[in-house]
Amino acid sequence: MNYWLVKSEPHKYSWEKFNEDGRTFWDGVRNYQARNNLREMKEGDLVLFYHSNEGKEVVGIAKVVKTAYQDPTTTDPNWLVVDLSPVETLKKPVTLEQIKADERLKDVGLVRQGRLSVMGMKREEFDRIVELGS
DNA sequence: GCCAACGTTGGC
DNA sequence: GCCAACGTTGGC
Repeated sequence: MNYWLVKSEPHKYSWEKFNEDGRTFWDGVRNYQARNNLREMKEGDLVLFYHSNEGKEVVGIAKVVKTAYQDPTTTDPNWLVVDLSPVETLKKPVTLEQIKADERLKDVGLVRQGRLSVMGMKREEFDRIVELGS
């Protein structure tokens, strides 16, 4: 089991919309490092959902329901998507500020490599963020 | 809206 | 294969 974090701009695709949909394919990844992360995702892996720009906070937990396949929005074989479903909304969203301030989350990808849109994280980091959000 | 960080592109 | 120019992302 692996743990991940994905970013979305709320005005583009929000957590609320994701919950209405119940399931979505995670498209729009156009960065090789992020793509490689997508490819590593396995069914059942848990994924934190982060709102970038507006909010700047982790709002919920999703899970991988289908492993990587060709991005249906392009014919370019370089790009992949995975299918995700919402699992649970955090009671209290965890802000970037909180994450930066937390000693145990100093090395999290979100802080170290701000621009990456799909990143792996350690189980301890995942658990810590969920703990902060409950 | 600005700017820093960083990935990608293209000329040499 | 190097590196400058350029584009994009995302925090502020």
